[in-house]
Amino acid sequence: MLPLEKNQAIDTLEYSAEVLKAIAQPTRLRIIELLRDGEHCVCEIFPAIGHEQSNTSRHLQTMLKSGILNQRKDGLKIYYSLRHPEVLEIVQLAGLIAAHEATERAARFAK
Amino acid sequence: MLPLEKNQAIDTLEYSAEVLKAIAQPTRLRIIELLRDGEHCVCEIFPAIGHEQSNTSRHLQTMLKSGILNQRKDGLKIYYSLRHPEVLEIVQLAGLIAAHEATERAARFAK
DNA sequence: ATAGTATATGAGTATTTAGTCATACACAGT
DNA sequence: ACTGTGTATGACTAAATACTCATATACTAT
Repeated sequence: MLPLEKNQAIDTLEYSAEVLKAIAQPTRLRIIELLRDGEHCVCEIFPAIGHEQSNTSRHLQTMLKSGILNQRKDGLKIYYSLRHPEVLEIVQLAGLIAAHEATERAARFAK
Repeated sequence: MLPLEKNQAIDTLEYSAEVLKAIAQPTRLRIIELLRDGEHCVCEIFPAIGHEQSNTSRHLQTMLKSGILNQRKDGLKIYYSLRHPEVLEIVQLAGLIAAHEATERAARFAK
């Protein structure tokens, strides 16, 4: 998210869209799932999700700027954690919809 | 969402991301809000949101393909409606996060 | 100071996205 | 058949996205 000074007129709609966009990506969903059990540093995350360190760092920055992550520096390492439990609820709801659609399509395919 | 035949191996993660991406856009959020009170045709939606008919139609197609909308044809008009109540829950949760972030930033700015 | 480790970021690329304008398509009424 | 209305879509553009490689930055330990 951009600095406040440049975006004082940004409305809740745009803000909500930015938050959702920060979640709506497979790699970032994987990271969110990883963070479900608490904070992790980049060095733990990027091997776990099978992406480059730089790519992982960028995704974390995206989520950090959107406001859905916290950052904690400890020496060399930087630990990220989920800032809002609502994010997990959103992921869960999206999973419900996805599962429902998947079974519907499977049924349609079987006909 | 792409036709099933070409995507049998698509996993829930990708599916969830697609659903969330279909929601995570300001214009589409406006449309979703409009559909909160029931089905509307394109001819009602595009003047309400202040976008072109073609643009509105494209957004509706995006959401339809992702599986979050229903479509009902009635003569010339095509009515769209929300297919999953969970979509409204997701929008509400995103709004909570956005509101929280907005007040945090306002406070930080006031310091 | 030097070397090593963890993270962020500049620069580049390929793809996707949101939008526009013009046009095609589908259905209704005459 | 013709006209009009509602919707979808082809073609295009500008901007954003996800990714890579290389490099810079920040901190630690020796």
